[in-house]
Amino acid sequence: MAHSLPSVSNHRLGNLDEKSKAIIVELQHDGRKSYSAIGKSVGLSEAAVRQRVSRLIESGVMEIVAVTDPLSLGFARQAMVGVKVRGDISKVADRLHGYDEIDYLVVTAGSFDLLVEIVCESDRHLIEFVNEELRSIDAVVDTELFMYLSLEKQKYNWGTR
Amino acid sequence: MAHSLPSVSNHRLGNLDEKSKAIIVELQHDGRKSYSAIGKSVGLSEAAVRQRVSRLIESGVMEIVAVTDPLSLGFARQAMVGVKVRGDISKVADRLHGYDEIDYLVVTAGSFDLLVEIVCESDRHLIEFVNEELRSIDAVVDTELFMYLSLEKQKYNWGTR
DNA sequence: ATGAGAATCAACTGAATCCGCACAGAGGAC
DNA sequence: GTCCTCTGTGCGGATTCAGTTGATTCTCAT
Repeated sequence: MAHSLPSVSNHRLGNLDEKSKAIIVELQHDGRKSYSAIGKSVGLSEAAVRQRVSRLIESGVMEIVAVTDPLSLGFARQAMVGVKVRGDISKVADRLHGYDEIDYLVVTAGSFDLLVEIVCESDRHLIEFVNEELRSIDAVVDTELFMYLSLEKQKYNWGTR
Repeated sequence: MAHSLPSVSNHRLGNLDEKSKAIIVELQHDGRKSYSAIGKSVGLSEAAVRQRVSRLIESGVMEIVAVTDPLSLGFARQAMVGVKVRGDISKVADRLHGYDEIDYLVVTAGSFDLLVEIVCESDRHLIEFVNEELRSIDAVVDTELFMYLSLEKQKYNWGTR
């Protein structure tokens, strides 16, 4: 499962004051908390909270969604794939964007150029995807598969600094 | 009308029938969508949707939260750490649960035993954490660091199967 | 300093939503 | 058959949402 929002190049950012951060912290714990309840605890009116939340979502700072357990939804297999690329990494990343099986994609420094998290219905589905989609890309020199055995921890309420 | 359908259409996977899956799909796109709006689109009353959502959250199938961009909140560095362990992997996993810096922790099969995603405020913070916390654990034989350069893709609305 | 313009907030109101509860029907166990 | 549980529905009243308005603050160039 994905871990954080893509760092959109935030043109107008750094403008997160304490109030907005406090609002975010509340919503990191309960995404359906009412605006007025948030307002009371951070010291703003309901309308002000609503406006700020709307702006935070609009600008890509946060997103309020249902995060689900893949197993419960019928996705039996998950894995991380380390990918080594020859040439332009961004081109490969762009190409991988389109795949439904990929829910998390990050460019890294280290012995892999890309880390790709995939969600599949079955072993067959997973193996087929890795072999026929990932490894068939010319620029992909090597891949290494890390099958998930147990998802131990996953949190979104990392607060603010 | 809720059930009564003859056979295959009420296909159950685990505990989730088609109605609950439809509810989940809606909330994967907008975690604050109103119960009555969801009810209209999936064919249930508002109260029934409310009850199901409550049950889904209670049972750990999903969670409705604000997912945030770490950069906007002052976390400048993210990385994945591959960890090789000697002995009981679960013990190490349990120990790692407590760290605030770790937002994602999974047991894997492959050349790493654990994959650990960490979120830090700075390079110093990150390096200190890896050296003094992760690598200082006896059972940790080896670690490999993959610094994040660019978070390319991140999705939560993978639907259901 | 001062004024224009933008941004943000509080207050207000009707409409929509949430929430708790009582009741009904289906299915299972005995 | 009865009893029990689970789930859905309907219906109130309380709460919240959404949109507008006017006041206040902030910025910045004059």
